[in-house]
Amino acid sequence: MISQRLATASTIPFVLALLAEGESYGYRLIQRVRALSDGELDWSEGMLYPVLHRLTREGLVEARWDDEGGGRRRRYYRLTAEGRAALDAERAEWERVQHALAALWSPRHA
Amino acid sequence: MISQRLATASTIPFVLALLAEGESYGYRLIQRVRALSDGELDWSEGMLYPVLHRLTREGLVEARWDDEGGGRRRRYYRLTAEGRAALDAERAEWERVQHALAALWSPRHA
DNA sequence: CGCCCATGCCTTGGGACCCGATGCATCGTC
DNA sequence: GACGATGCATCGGGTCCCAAGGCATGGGCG
Repeated sequence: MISQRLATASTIPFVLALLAEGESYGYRLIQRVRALSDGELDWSEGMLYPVLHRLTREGLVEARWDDEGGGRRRRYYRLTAEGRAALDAERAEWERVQHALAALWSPRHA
Repeated sequence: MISQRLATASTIPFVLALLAEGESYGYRLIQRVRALSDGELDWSEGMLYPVLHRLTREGLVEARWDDEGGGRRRRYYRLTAEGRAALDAERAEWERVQHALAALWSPRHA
């Protein structure tokens, strides 16, 4: 299982990257990330839903209800243009940190 | 500047990896990580010192005072065997997350 | 000699945020 | 008709970080 700290930090990039593939909804995102990580990441609902609400409030995603005949309601989310830009920024940050860590992990200095 | 969330998550691996190069002390670690990241990571003392204390309490690092003639005291830290193992575990986790993120960032599915 | 900055460690108050539990509702299965 | 899966949401407790401040020494500068 991935440590709490790292799981938390990676939540936003995962959510943004998953939504970049097309709109989705909370419960599905939880399953997708669990499958993607071979079970190493197991998001709780109490963590994810507030995150989705915050992203909506910040304008990075847009939400719509799918009532579809009165059955189980789903709330679909999709990236906004701003969200796409945030995803690119997140990716750049991750790559910078990863680069710095990789340099330490493979020491090469005199 | 690296986002707060990512900076927080990367603190432990950075500290462990820096100490794997040899013993060091708080103030120096702050400077080292700032240089390593081209200023993108700028640790505060109020963040780092509690982290070092926690790592000590958990047995991942050991601390010794360097009083050296009554001048400015320094508290040197160095990795324990347990800390070395924790570093390897951290690295494995980061690589797993990075791998999963990379797969999303470069979509390749049908 | 007096001042300030850099070095060096530490603690505290406030606030952000996550987790586990819980609630509510529908649908399929046994 | 009971239970689990699906699906959304909120709440209380706890963890942990940040900004700020405190304390102490040594060196540069006028």
